[in-house]
Amino acid sequence: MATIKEVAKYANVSVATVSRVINKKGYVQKETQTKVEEAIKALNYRPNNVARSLFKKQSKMIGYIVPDITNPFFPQLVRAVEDVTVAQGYTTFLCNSDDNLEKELMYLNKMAENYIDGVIIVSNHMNENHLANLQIPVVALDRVFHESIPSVTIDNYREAKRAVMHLVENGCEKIAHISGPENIINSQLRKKAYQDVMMALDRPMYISEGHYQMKTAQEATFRLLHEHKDIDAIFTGNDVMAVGALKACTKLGIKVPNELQIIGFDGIEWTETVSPEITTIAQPIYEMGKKAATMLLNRINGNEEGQDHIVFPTELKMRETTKH
Amino acid sequence: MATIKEVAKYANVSVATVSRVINKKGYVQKETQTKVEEAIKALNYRPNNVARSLFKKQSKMIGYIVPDITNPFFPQLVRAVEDVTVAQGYTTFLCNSDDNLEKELMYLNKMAENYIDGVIIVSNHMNENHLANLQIPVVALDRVFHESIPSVTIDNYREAKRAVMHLVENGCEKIAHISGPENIINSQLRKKAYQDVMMALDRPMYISEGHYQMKTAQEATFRLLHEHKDIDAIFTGNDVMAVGALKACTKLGIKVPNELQIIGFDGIEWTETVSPEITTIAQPIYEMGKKAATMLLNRINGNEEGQDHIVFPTELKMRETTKH
DNA sequence: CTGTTAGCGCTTTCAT
DNA sequence: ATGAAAGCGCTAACAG
Repeated sequence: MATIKEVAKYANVSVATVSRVINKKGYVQKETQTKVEEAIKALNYRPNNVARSLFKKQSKMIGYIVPDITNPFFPQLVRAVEDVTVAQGYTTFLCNSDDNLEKELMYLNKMAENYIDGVIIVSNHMNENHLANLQIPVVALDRVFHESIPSVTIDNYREAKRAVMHLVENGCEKIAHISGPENIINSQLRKKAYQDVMMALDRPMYISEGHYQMKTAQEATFRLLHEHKDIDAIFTGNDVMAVGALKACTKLGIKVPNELQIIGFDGIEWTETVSPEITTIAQPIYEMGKKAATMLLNRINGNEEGQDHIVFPTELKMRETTKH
Repeated sequence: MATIKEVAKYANVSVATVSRVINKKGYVQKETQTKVEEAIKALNYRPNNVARSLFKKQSKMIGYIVPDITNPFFPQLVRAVEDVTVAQGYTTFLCNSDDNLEKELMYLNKMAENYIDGVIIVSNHMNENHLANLQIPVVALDRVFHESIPSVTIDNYREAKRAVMHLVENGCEKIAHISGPENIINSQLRKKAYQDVMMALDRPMYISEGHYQMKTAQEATFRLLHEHKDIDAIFTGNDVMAVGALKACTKLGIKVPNELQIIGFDGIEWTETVSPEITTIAQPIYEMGKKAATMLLNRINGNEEGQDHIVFPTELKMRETTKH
């Protein structure tokens, strides 16, 4: 790799001049510019971003921490973020936290050590204290950390209510819920929405924990249907579990949606790969990622309009596991 | 962020000494070491990796280029790579190329500019010439670029033959193939395997292009079954398309596997989310990622045992879309 | 318009 | 065992 010095020597100018032409900053005569450009080409020179970062204390890189890249919810988010940041000359850095606070903190440190310009975080454990020492702009995705940290979310409670109400309006009488992990706030909100609706309508509740996973949800469904054969609808805390519930029904020979209706939550692609396709509350995943990235870039560039807490609307995708 | 200088001043030693203790390199008295450690703690100091990279010309970061992170094949790979590299103190850098050579090259450049220590590439377009100027160690995943570039792959041709033979052994007579894109070598190999087996057995061929996508494969299946009602088996070029084929059958009311058998290729999770679960040729995705990462790390550390071309065996996962 | 120079934060000889 | 100093490649005053 050629350095700026070598280019300067080759073009018979100073390094400052070379710097000026590569950054298109400051005056430089047409003629010398051409000379420099030729030198750059001849030497196949590319500016070294490490040296640049060291000086500028910023790297043109943005980080991205997610709990589990194998969760089909995330790739789309990642994609969205990449699409907007790359367009502005940033490179993204993806990290997997295993939903583990220590790893999240470790990565945050690594990022700080590398002058990462900003970071988007999806985390179930982080709060504002963890971010306090950090100098880096952050935006929270999928969950609110604290008033002071901008976020992009949906209203889990309200939208979950909508899911349950869809079942109610479809005439379901015995509605069950497969819930997500206890320690994940969004999963709790969705559960609470179910409980509140059932309570208000004076309906019986049937809840079983499915850990946000397909297999576990399948087992939870078996248990539920074994104990209560008259259950005629299931609201699952996410789409992955809806797939599990559907599989359970298929295995038990229960006709969906005629004998039992299912509605999921999230809007991931899995809902469209299975038959029947799963009705779900779809988050505008791509849009949310885009918005988060835009807000982050705004904060990085000092525009304070990156301070908000954006709550996106969802869309009820009526598909084949519920009647219309 | 505190710097090494501040730590030195605080501890009343030189920066050299501080450097020695943070790197555990060179002699330093127990006593001074303690002093320095206390200073580090007091100032909450973390070494700046950018400065370090600039000097060492390496960053402890490794890059990862994939065509499309939303393809369910990749997250697992990413995970595997992360698992081994993080354990060795590396941070990984994920990039999405959109299966587009220009973007791949752009990222490669960015990586070089950041003193990335090595890169794992999954690409359908890259060849050794693109990598020639690059000083960075590379390992190719999923495809062989060139003899000189270490790779981790499977034998697409042989394993695809195995898939087709499974159908033949199951008594299928009219076997169709939904093929992947023309310009992807692996997809061509899988198609050729199908053709060669059919040729050898003197069977008729039914081929339709499914572009590696679910929707397209579904349509391809409709076309195929419309024209040839007696098709009793389909081998698809990947699992995503197997899901599409299965959906088509479900919609047409064709019983799988009784009236028609399906076998996919890859071993992604989707094959287990649908009902019936799809029989497939499973690549040891996680293992392949791990191996690639290990080879890369070896090359980075100058161990020449990172030079090989590893071909992994696959596993025929007999599930519910074929008879046993 | 162009060149000289200090310094970003760190590591590593080379002295002592 | 420790410190002084050069330098990694770049940018941005500051001179001229």
